Amino acid sequence: MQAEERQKRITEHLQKAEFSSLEELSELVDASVSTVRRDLTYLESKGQLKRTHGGARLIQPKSEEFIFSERDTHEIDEKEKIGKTCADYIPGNQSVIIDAGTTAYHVAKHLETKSPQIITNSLPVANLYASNGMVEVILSGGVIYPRLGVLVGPLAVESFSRIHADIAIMGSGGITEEGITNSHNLLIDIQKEMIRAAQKVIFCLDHTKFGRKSVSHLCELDQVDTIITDARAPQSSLEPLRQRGIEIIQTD
Amino acid sequence: MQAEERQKRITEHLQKAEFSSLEELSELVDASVSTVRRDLTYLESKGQLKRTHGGARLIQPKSEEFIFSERDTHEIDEKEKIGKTCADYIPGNQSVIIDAGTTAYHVAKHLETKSPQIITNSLPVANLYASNGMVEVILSGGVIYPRLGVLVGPLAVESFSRIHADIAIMGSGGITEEGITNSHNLLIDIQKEMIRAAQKVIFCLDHTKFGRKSVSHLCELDQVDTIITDARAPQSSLEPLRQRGIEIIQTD
DNA sequence: TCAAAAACGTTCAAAATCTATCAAATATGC
DNA sequence: GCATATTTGATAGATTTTGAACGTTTTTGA
Repeated sequence: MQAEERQKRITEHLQKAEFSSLEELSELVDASVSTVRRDLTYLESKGQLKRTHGGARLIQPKSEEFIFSERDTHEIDEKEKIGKTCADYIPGNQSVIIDAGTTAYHVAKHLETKSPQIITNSLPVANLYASNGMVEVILSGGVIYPRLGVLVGPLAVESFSRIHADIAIMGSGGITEEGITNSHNLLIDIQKEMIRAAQKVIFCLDHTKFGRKSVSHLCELDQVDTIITDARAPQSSLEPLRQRGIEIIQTD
Repeated sequence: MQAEERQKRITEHLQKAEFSSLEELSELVDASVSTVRRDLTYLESKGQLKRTHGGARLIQPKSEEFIFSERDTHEIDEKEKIGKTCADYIPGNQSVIIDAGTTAYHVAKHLETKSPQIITNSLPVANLYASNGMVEVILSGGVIYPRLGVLVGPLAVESFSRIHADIAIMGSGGITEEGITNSHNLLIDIQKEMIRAAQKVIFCLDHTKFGRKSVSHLCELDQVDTIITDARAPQSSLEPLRQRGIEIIQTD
């Protein structure tokens, strides 16, 4: 059997089985475990699957769970600080749109004392205050995007198209002088409506986001009122933003 | 079995069981308790679950976090059985509206294998499958009714007014020959839309609901296709319903 | 309150798996 | 056809994972 055919069979088998051992795959493609090992290493480098001890695992294309667990574990201190700073900055008794994503989630965590009205499409944010009673939460409708707990689709877009709010707290994948970008196309339509609906737009961006471009364009810089970031954000990136009239707040 | 597969099975099992002992898990994944212990320690560090003495539980005991109502915490066994029976009764690949409330929640718990499309205004139900990927969940919008985790208000009503579904799985406070009644006025408008939207209407009612009248009128009996109840339901109440052409299914 | 029982964390050796390497087998180019 | 390059399967030593043992801590029930 050709190498390519072997690899094709392996990925196909994983699509069905989700997990598989070296033994099993070796038998399936009628090759030695050494060969299968090599195939798996190669396929992993191409992002087709994830090697595990003793075998391999399927990576679902939807498994963008990194936003809420993996990526979250990196800059967690910074995000926590940004969340606190942003929450402190927000006046009481406002209606606040909270974007889906880790950064905005950390803001939501600190909002309780401001007795806001929260409007969101994030299931984790909704769960934060679902049994609280002190904070009124409006959840947009939509289809649940698996593993992220974000509500997406036309129902979500429409929910935001019909409301107004004092503040929108947003996150994104990157910011350059050409505007703000984000990675998930599904989210962009919703985020655009959020920005439209809010009187004041606040972006929470940790220092890794500056100068970075993500897949899709979300909005121009003149739609942004305030950016909240951490101390490690490069001044060279911040200064041009200030000159455009954007308020910049840095954590200490 | 691979380590990751084991861990996935453990978390999946906990999603359903909410709590599980080491013994039980060890048997489930066919590994020693030592290994399961290690898995649990790891999964706890990732925030997937909470270790307890003797086992582990869900980090958010999803049904317990929301206090549905006091009387609902009784009859748990019956509701569990009704949930299983109802889930078994439903064909695969249907679009299913799930009412808010404990009884319908128990049905939702058993629906995974039917790969349904779930449409609901219940946050606990949404959380059940939020990280699943196998089950598509559409959540209506709305204001979160505190402590119940139910989405209510015009946004919720409107969400259901614009959709259609194969089946609606409903619960209520009481049923008499004069119709079905429920206690929460806020819910009734939504439930009416649910019933309208569905081709087939199934009510899950434990035996305490028969002959009982709640505050507000929800619907007439001729709008009901099927009733699923437990073995203790009084035959004297069931017979008139059968004569009206309603299908009655009892658990054993 | 106290003692028995259950469960916990730690440690350790065995088993399984990994990486690196190398010779044989196969394919490729001239 | 022959020399060379690539792929394959096997082996050896390092690494990781596993299951069991043991002393300690927590829970249970009288």
